[in-house]
Amino acid sequence: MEGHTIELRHLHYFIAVAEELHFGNAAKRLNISQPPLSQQIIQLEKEMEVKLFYRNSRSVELTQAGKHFLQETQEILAKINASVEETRKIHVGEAGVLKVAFTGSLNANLIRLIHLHRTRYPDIQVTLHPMSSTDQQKALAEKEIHIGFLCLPVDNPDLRFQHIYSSPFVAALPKNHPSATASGPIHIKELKGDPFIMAPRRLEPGYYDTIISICQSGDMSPAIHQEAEGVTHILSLVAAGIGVTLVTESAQQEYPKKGIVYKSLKNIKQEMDLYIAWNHTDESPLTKRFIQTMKHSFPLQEKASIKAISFV
Amino acid sequence: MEGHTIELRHLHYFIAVAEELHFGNAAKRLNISQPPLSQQIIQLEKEMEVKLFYRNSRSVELTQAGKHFLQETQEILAKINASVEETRKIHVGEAGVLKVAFTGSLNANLIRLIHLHRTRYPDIQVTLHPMSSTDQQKALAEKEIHIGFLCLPVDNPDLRFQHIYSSPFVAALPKNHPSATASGPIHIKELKGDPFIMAPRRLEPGYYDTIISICQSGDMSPAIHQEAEGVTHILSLVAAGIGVTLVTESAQQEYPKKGIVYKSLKNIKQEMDLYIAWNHTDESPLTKRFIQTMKHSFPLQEKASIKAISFV
DNA sequence: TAAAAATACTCCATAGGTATTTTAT
DNA sequence: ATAAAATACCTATGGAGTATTTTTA
Repeated sequence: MEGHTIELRHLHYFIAVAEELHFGNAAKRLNISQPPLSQQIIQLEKEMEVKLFYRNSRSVELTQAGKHFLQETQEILAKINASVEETRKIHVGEAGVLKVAFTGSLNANLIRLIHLHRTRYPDIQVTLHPMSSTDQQKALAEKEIHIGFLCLPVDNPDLRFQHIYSSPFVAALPKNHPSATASGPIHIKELKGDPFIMAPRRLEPGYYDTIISICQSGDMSPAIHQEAEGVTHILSLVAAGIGVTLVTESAQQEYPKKGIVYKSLKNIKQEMDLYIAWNHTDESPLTKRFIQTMKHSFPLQEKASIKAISFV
Repeated sequence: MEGHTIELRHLHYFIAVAEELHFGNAAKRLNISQPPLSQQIIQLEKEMEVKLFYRNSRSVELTQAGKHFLQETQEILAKINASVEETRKIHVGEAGVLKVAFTGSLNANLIRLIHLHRTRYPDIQVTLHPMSSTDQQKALAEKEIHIGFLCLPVDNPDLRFQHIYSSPFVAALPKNHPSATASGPIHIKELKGDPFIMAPRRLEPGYYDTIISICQSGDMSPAIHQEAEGVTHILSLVAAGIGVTLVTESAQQEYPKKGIVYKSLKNIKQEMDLYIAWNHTDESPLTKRFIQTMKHSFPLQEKASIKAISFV
């Protein structure tokens, strides 16, 4: 049972007296009268069992203990102010850790958006979490992340989406593949019979189904030979000559692997649509502020121009 | 005008609720009833303009801001407790900086006493200040130092003294002095005509006058040629062959200089009396505690045994 | 419907005000 | 003699208690 009847009032009053070394002046500064100030100081000294001032009717002086305590209380009050301020910033979403998930291709648009956000809110730390679209959907639902960057479809009534950009596909081939030496775009049919390396459908259904659809529009169905999680791993398998895959165009810049040749595809209209996703029941001001930044940023950028910026 | 109506009470209450996540249990822990606790938390949130808890009639949960504030408030309360504790220690003299002055010869007795004190009070830091007896007297009077270690006479009604030990004198001669090669003690008369190097009389009257008295008892009067402040400087001049001097026996151990030969003196009864001094109007508990340690230490050690210990 | 927080009110402890005394220079 | 802190006493704000209502899982 710690008899803590010391209050911040006592500390404020103590500092005033210690700095003024005059009860009358200190009282004036505190907008109270002198007697209650004397009372509170006496009470503080009694509570602490420490003599803080040498005082008589002519002079007020700090004891050694008082000098030390002045130093300490000034630090304490400063810390309290700073703590309240920081807490308030977190409350209004101007500070904290914003968790952003992404499917693996961290494209220029998202990076630009995050940079913009960090410029607006320097006290917000952004952490990036590579995660499949399906896992993002779960994480968003459970509010383990604030923002996702994923491929539809994702079925969850709480989630909201903002289309960021559409990316054409390119084929990723091992450098010794017959089509790898072709100049210019290739036809999807040229991959007939090649083992396809893909992410499991349960993790990236939109991505998976779009690739199937592309193959079908070329009158072929891909031979799924190997499933791997994450673009990096998929492309490593391609580089090792295990098979081929289709990836979004930005992979050319993002993963310029040695053993891989990227080839555009002839007569393919399907593109991969990428969305920013959030949980609209997420009350976190970090989420809300990011959505604000996004909405502020994207209405100005038409879909066409986004592409242009993204794939120069 | 910072509207600081936040009180430590609020922080204590907040911590209780944040740790229990249950207003009823927190109230029990605080020995108050639930309604005022709710009131105080609402008041705190209003004052801070921050929502600290998500709460309804079924569950209480910390917001992100609340989590941060919990961390901070725990640190703040810990700091306050530590500050009060340290301040109390300073008040009772169990912590702080004890300033001890000494004339230049830091003999074994004083060192042992300081060690004893530091063992008893590990939180007291001791600083040592070389200073002449006269300067110590002034510094003690003005309470700039707590403890002096000096030679009498010192004329100040506020000062009190405790005799620590008496030391015989020895002659300090340059190694090329005629008497330096003598085996055994020499006679003071042998220094007749040699320039004496001494501290100014105004700084060390007791020391000065005792040396004069020693010379007179050998029917000679010293030729004061050079005045220097501090034993180190005096002995440097001796080593340089500028002259001779008399010092307390302990200098042999403390300043075993290359160019100097120490010689005992025949038929000299005068000794140098060394005293611990303090200002009895000094209310500092640091001073009082040191006097305690000293009184605890010295009644047990007779004058003779002190000498024996000191000059083995 | 039941557990728990919020609200309504009442009370009294105490922070703060006014008047006065004490104290030290 | 006087400036300033301490003491005495009074007032009233608001913290805490009891009883009750509201809320949501």
